[in-house]
Amino acid sequence: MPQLNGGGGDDLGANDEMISFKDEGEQEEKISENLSAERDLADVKSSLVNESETNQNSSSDSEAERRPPPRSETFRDKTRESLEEAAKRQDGGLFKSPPYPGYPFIMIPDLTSPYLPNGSLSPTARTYLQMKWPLLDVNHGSLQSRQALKDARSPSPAHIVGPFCLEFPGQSDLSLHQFQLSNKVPVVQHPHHVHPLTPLITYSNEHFTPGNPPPHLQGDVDPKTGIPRPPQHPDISPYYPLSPGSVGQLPHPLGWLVPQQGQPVYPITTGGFRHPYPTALTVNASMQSFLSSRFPHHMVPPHHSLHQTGIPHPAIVTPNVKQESSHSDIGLNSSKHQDSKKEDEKKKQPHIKKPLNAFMLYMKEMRAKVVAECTLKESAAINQILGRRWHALTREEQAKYYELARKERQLHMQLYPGWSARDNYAGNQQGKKKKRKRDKQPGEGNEHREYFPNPCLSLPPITDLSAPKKCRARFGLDQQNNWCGPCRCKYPKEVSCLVRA
DNA sequence: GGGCCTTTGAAGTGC
DNA sequence: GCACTTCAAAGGCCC
Repeated sequence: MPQLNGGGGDDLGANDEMISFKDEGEQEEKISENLSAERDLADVKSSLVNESETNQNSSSDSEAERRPPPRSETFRDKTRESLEEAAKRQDGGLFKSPPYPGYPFIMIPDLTSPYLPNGSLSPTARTYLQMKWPLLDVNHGSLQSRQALKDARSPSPAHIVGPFCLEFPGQSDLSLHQFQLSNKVPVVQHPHHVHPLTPLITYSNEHFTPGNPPPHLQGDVDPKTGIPRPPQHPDISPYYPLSPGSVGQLPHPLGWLVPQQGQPVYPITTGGFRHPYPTALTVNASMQSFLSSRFPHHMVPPHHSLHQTGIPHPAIVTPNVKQESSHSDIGLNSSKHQDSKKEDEKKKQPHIKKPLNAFMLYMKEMRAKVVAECTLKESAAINQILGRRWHALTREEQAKYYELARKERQLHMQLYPGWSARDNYAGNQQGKKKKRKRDKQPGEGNEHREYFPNPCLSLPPITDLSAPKKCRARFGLDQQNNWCGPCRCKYPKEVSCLVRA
């Protein structure tokens, strides 16, 4: 990972397993030890983000809050100071948002069991949660919530992580903020709708706006269409932004542990589940045992990794559509009939996607925000912005995503013990074309980073013609004047490139 | 319809 | 062990 801190970034990336959240004090000590280096890193990082972006982001409180503390008298830092002040003013001092608003989820050191046999939170988990969330009423959320959980008419998601309730003073109607391990699930939930002690964890900040009432309190309106949503089935959580037609739009892998409330959670491809799932998809013994011991039987997903509703883990993409073509191919080509059963079964295996890495999780979370801020739609450009913002994150902020990614990988490993990233390689997948190898040239890759200090709007023209980049994706054909020379030359229509080249 | 683009990180591959 | 490759997500664009 091309971190700019001279090795620190690699620590986060490759050695994220080393990150320990069991003792935050210790971590903070390390942080303070590395403060100077951190500042340098932040300085270098911030150099990647230009002032105009900072200015633009002044409209975004969360973005401002996420910035590392100011350390110099630069214009940018002054801007950040004012942004932070503005942010403080906005919350009125009553609500102190999480250190990283984009990460309002709770990370449990031991995912498998934050509880003691008696049902209370383990000291470790309690301490951890208390440290992580000073306002978190851990005790309140332990036994009581578990008891309440039994009384809840409809089980709620994220039981896996245990019941946690956050109480935010001064927000009576939002007294219970529940978090869910899904980045598309509203976080703020009304206690009248879901049991107040129902645990929900999320790593999305899109719905976590402490100062605003939850969307459903403003009327159940589809944020995209603006059209009021039809009332959902009482057994289905109204907080899942799902209409019956949008089944399967909640992608978080842990969400499969949500057997009832969020029934239509994961992508159900056309064709349903015609094919049996491979053994690799079975929940291993420990996981099954854990689930069985933690949750009522009906909530524990069956061994084939589909819970009762038949909703698979989001990492599973049943290759039904592709299989159809494969099958037709088989029908057309009798030679394929001679393939061994093994290969046939291989084809039938659903596509288990790789667990998302830290940056992917960050992208998923922040994409919408960037799209809204920058009014961009093209993912290539958005990803560039997100890449820069990722680098602008503090080490601590990044660490949160690394930790989440680690949890994802852990869960993925437990869900699919036999799975390997190799399985998804094009060479191992029949009928899937191997991606064309990108002929990356030396020096190609981040060249434009220096030339596009503003990741959102009014991107300056390329000044370095030696940077061979794909500008088409960024600017489009109608803005070829912003293309770099080499990119222009790839499109001979643009005569000027010949001159410039 | 499918590949490309773009980003970072994890994991696999080859030497 | 290192360098390189592939794949995760996303959606517009292009052939």
